Amino acid sequence: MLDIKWIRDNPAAFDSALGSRGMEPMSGALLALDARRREAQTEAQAVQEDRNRLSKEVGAAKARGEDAAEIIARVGQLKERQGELEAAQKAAEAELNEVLAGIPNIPAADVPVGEDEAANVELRRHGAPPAFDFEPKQHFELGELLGQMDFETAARLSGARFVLLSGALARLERALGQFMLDLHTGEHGYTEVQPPVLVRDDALFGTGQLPKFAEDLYRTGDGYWLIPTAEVPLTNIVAGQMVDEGYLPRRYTALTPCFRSEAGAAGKDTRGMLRQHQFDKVELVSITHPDESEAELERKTACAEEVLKRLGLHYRTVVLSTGDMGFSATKTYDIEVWLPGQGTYREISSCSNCGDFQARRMNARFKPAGEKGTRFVHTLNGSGIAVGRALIAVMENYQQADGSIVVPEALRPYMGGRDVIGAPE
RNA sequence: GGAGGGAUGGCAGAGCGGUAAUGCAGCGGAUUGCUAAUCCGUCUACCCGAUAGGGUAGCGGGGGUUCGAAUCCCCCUCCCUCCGCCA
Repeated sequence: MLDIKWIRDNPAAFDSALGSRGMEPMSGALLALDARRREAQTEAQAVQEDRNRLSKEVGAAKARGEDAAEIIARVGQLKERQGELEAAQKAAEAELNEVLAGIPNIPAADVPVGEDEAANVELRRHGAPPAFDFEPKQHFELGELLGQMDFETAARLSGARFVLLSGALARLERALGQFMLDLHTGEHGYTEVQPPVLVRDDALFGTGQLPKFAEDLYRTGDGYWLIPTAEVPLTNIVAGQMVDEGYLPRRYTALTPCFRSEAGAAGKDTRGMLRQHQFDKVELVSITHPDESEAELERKTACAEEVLKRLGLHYRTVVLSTGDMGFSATKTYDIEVWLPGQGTYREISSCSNCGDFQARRMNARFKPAGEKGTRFVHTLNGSGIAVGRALIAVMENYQQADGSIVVPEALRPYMGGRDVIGAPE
């Protein structure tokens, strides 16, 4: 949620930020609404002031044994007027909040301006694509060859966009998750969390999925939502809290299933397990002091990249353009891993600084030392990393001519020492 | 699912129709060789105001009664305890 006071003071910057996201200017309409709200409020408060004063006079008059009927009549008139003003104020405020809740965050000044992903800017690459002396296969070909990646059975159980892994591949998925959690908790200072994966409306409003993106989510019959990412429960840990400044930054990680309806992705990436309704992801969330969020984004991205480095995977890191960024972000880095079977880079992690946008929505604040009042914390999230996609990347990059898959060294301790999948036992 | 209890400022905790006690913590200031102690101030949000300052609201949320509601009434949400069911 944006700060209406900021919009009041910076209408031009606000409109140009909207423009960079491909939206029409809105400051005029918003400020008119804001003015309407404040006028009604100011007047209602003046009436209330009179009313309070008169009510005290009633008490005083009665204490002296005098008749207060006349004063009481005057209060009655004021009350009616106040009711009208308050109704006007509430209506304007509700409308203002509704509009504000649907406006995306302001991109940071150093984010490249552009319409879509074509304007994203590559920042760096790590490693190089592996060389093959045969035609590398895609992950689903490899998986089906191994007999351990079964889309048919999954479809029978659940329909399209589900998969059933078994045997060594199932274990590889588990190994990847454990490896990532151990890295982030053991070396990167994150606290491991096992959060609920069913949440209430408020939590999804806080991180920005609601009210605008309800169609991307699954909902249970009794009104819970399935999380599309652990960003939701992890960030909402501080919702409504006054956090201790000395306790910032707070860093949380969790390995959870994520559920997405993929409503807007009909026909996209239908083969294989690149885009599923359910997938595992290790999430990295940070709650920081406002002065530290920029540096924290760099740190977090490095934590995610470290996973790929240890797995020996080639990747590139890009900064998303204004037109490609998510709703709540001020700045986002995507990490794209090389998939030799597809011969292309695919997103495997997305790290964002949301500034105070989410904190405002969930009212997460701290009291700065030596300052009056309170401030909103900053929140960041990032995948560290998507486990299903990491599985794909390992399979395609570590495949051999016979269809077997070499287990990256970092994962072998988690695979019972095993070094190849598909080779004779 | 059944039966009770509860929700008040950062925390603890009173108030149960006359307009938010008190304690602790934090922060600011005063005082004092140092430390400590003591004293004073300090809740939050919003509105008006160039500043100084002034005002309004907030006792889980929303309605209602009343001149006046944290206190009374109605609806809702959440938390806790016990029973039942259950991984």
